Amino acid sequence: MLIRANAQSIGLKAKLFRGFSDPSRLSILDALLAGPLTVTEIVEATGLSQPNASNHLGCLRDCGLVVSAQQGRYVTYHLSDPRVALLLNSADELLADVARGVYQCTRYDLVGEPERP
Amino acid sequence: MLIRANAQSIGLKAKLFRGFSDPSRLSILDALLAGPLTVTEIVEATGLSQPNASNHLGCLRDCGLVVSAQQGRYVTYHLSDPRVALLLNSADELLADVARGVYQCTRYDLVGEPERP
DNA sequence: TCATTACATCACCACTTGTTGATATGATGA
DNA sequence: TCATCATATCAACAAGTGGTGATGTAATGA
Repeated sequence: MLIRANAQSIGLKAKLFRGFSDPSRLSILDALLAGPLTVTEIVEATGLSQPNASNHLGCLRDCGLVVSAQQGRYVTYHLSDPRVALLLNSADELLADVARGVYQCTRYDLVGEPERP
Repeated sequence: MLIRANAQSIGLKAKLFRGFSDPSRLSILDALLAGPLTVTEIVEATGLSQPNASNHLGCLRDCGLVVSAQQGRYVTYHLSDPRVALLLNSADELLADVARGVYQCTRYDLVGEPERP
């Protein structure tokens, strides 16, 4: 790829957005909007399996979106920066206008879908 | 999954962010920040192959992030909403602070990487 | 009509990624 | 020390996803 602009910056940004691009991770971030939670609380809040939640938390932590802190045998996670919440809100606002388009985005959801007229 | 909050909303948001989560698509959006471009111009600007660019453009269009307009035998694409650019800027600002963390996010990039001390 | 240009689609491959179940690690308390 | 709880890691699998080359389609102009 011969990407025009700053390739490193673009790669970083893609990686950042990838942290937001999975429903399980978004549900974790959503749960953390209210405040810090332990892994068990996150598992209960999201319905994810414990290893799965732990895996996604590791990803979010590695990407700098959340921060972990060990307290006894508990590990609590919280958002690393208020702008993580702001970015989620910005997405909500954008969605308010393009929701119809995104809702119709069947590119990766349906197979054999008939062509649009 | 027993996702706590509005599952549909979370799914939509994940789909929206997925549009931003690939370097090729980000480079296309980055090129479109300056204004509308034809597919050929996008191919030249990004270095992507023509079918690949067309595929990503189709994804971006289906997701409502860009809009296409046919003009003769050319098809020009432009950002669907100024907030797409704003969201990209918000990500840049967030990256300014968490860049170090994202830079170290080797979870999906390296295999057999030794553990951090 | 025919060649050419611009773009989209298809078939296929390789790699990435999310999920699960099993298991390891590590802290706490009896 | 031993049992238990909280969390992380591992192996393995299935599905999603990006990439390429070949081909189709539609518009333009000679």
